[in-house]
Amino acid sequence: MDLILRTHYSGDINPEMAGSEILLAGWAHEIRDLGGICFLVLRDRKGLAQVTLVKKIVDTEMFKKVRSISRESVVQVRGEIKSESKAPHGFEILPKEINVLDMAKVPLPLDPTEKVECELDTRLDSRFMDIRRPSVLSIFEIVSSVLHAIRDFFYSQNITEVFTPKIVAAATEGGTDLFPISYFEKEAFLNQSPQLYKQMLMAAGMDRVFEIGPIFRAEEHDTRKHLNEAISIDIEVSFADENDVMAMLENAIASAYKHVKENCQRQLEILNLDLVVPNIPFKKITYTEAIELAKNDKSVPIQWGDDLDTETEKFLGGIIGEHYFLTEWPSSIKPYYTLQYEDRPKICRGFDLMHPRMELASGAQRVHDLQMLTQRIKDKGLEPESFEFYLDAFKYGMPPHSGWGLGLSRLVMTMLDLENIRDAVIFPRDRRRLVP
RNA sequence: GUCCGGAUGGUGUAGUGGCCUAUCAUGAAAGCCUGUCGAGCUUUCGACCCGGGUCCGAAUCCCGGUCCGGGCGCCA
Repeated sequence: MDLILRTHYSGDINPEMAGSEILLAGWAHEIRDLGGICFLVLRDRKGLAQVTLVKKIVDTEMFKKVRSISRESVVQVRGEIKSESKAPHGFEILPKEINVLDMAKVPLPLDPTEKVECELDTRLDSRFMDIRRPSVLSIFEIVSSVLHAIRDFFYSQNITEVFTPKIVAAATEGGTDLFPISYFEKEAFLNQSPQLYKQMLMAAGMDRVFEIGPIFRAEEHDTRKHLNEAISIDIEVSFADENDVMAMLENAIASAYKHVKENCQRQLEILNLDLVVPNIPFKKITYTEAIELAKNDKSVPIQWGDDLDTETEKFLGGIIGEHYFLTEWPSSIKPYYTLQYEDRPKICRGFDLMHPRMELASGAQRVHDLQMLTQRIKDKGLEPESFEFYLDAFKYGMPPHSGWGLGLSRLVMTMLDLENIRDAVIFPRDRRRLVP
């Protein structure tokens, strides 16, 4: 679609286009006034373009106007491309017309040219300005590319995209860590996972579904890898076991890396990253093996049946050094809907996908037998009555099924080696931040 | 939640009892400059989180608060 205010982006221009007249629109990234010559660097989402004004040649009014433009003002430039070895990227724009569409106030809340460092908190307070910084914009363009790749992968596997409700009734999964909201005359909650709804769609015969959407967790955690609102990439597949969906998961991850490497070269360059596509299949390590490994190292002993603490996660990540699956977890620390091994009920067919830095996804072969599921709910100290809408779906023919949920921002964070998950979310929601 | 650390111009920082009329960079304002590309040069502007206390004297020490960062916990 052609837009009236722009014919090209900065990044689309090359010296071979010399002589053609174009229309650029963007922000005044920098204005360098050397006296007899003045450079206006225009920035748009694809890069920078130098607009060169020679005092003797251009209109006096235009020269004066450019010198008075404040940084980050929105400008539109009509001009001719000139091949010029002295200019960045070998070209410059000789302007015929410059319009200031909106003048930016001074001072700026942070420096979009990235010359001066800025703390994350300051950046998040002025996120709109922060995203003008090319490296920050690159991250979010890569997030989009990851989603594109994963959606493509799902569609190639004939998986149907669905949406499930984010506003749910009380006590669906215990209730302690859900955000309560007011819903007309009723109390409601923000859903912490599409889990139960995905499973109900297996009973509906949708066969394989995926959902990419927000999840909400009311835990008061305060770390660099947790948020209270996150985007979860979830799938559920009928007539599949945990190994089938683990294969889908590693393929989804690998295709995301590949797609980013092939389609986001400019962004990766800005971020100074040499992306390495992980090899699949990923290693599989059982929980029991992991505990044995950790026992050799740990100062504080870890016991079979404990959930893995941060120290153990880091230790395992350090010795394994790449993505891996943790399988065969104790049934006691996995949710009620995780299927136990028939011959060894102490362990179950749940798995976690780990990156050396942190957990990225978890999934399982699900319980599809109503009686067993009801018992498991009771065993976990929960009330089957609260799950009636869910359990009903298991009464009239539920196929065996498996699935997983993957944290989008954690995937991006580990892919791009970001220090804080907030760097991978445009407007993050954490224990303290509700604005912007 | 808990432990540790921190809060200084718009932004990022130096300064741990008097040498602070507070450092440096960036920025902003004015001026010089025809090839900058983190341009350069000259002049100027702009800050000690809030409240209480100790002291002749507090950005600096103490107490309380607020906010921020890091570790851990929590994360069916």
